[in-house]
Amino acid sequence: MTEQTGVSAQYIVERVWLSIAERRLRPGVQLKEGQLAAIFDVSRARVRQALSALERDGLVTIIPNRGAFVCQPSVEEAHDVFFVRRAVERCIVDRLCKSISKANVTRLRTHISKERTANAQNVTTDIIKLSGGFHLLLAEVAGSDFLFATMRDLISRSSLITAVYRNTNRFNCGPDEHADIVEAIARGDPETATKLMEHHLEHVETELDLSEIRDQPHDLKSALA
Amino acid sequence: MTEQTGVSAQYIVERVWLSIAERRLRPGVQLKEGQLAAIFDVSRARVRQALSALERDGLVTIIPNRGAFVCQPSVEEAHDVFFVRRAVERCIVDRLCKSISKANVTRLRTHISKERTANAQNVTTDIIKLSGGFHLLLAEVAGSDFLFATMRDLISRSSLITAVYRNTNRFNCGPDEHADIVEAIARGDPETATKLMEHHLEHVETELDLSEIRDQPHDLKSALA
DNA sequence: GTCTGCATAATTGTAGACAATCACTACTAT
DNA sequence: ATAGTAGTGATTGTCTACAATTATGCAGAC
Repeated sequence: MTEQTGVSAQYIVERVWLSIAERRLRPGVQLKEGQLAAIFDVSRARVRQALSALERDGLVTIIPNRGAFVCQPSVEEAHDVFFVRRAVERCIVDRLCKSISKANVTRLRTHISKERTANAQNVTTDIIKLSGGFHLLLAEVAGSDFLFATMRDLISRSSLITAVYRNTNRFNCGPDEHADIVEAIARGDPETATKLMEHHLEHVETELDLSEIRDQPHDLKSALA
Repeated sequence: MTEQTGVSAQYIVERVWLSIAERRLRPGVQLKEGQLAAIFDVSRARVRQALSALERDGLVTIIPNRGAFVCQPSVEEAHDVFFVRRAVERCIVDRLCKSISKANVTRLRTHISKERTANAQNVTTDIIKLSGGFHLLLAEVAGSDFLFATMRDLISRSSLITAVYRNTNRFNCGPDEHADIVEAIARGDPETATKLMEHHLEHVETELDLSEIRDQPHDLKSALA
């Protein structure tokens, strides 16, 4: 080996994902292979793997012979992502009400306490990761790897949509509504739980400003810092 | 360029996909890069792209430093795929009942007539493609690219599950049940339409033999012929 | 006879070099 | 002045060679 490889493709994916979620990378920005390879000190081949994975997650669009660009999800797509989320997560919650172990209820409650801590301390990175992580955790305790992977995909796209369209600085996917859902699940109340989940997702969606798109490309290096 | 490239990565993906759906490639079979490169007369790099795409679609599993293998979806995963399909497709049908254009109704009816033709002539390849294609078409007329991509993923996994677990030689996702759903949509009857779709998916799922797994690796070249 | 260790063969992973394509600029002709 | 065009630089796409890892077969000891 001529030189020690810098980082894994997965690391690059997470780093870019976070930069997009935190709005340091704006939609439309081109992610040039050579640039990323230099920043992370890896070969272009590995950057290509990472970009391919990011495309799969719906965070970047790869145009042949042009390059990879941070996605600009349309308003229609944004609505459809939440459409699918409502459909799937309502069923997940319903299933959990009928069969959830005490250990898993504890896991959910523990997660929410972490969310509260992050919100209290106002650590943006943690807030973003944990608020999405709650929905992921629901999928994890509800079913197989497939359900988890499906939700992972949906959450990833939701993050991008939130980054593009949210108009406040606060993240609206807060721990309070999550807590209510968990308690409804804990006492096995599917009607309330599914209704709460639907309201929660509608709430998140309606707080977005789905009318304008703002995009001004800026410096890549500083955004990934 | 030293030599004319043989085929695109997409072509390899479709070819392998069909081989899996037609049960010529059984779960557990290793798809060696060199072997595929020789069969399709392309470089290993392109084979790698195809295998990566197949992994994304849930048809093969890539184990680092080991290789790519045709997936053996677990019974639990099989149930969860249909769980998500029920959740999503019910909502799609519901949405279509409330807003579908006459042109799209015609497209659906045309598709069903194609299905009937394929069934009458008993062309296995067409039957497989068209029966999945119906559900894809529903997603296409219902929403954005995202909805279509989501259903594409689900159909792809369903094909693998059907290939692994179906115990009859006939494909149970037949045109008759599809036709009933379309007619319910055409007259704007969400109650009937959603119920028919749920029954249809339950029907497909219950006809599978979700108790045993059969897998005996065999020759790769002949399976792709 | 079975298990262990080693050498060999086969397969996957990675990087770098080269080819093809695209964007941009400057120049020319109308 | 403007539209079209050739040239140049930059970026992506692909292939091939090499490194690392894993599987396989064989010899030897218990």
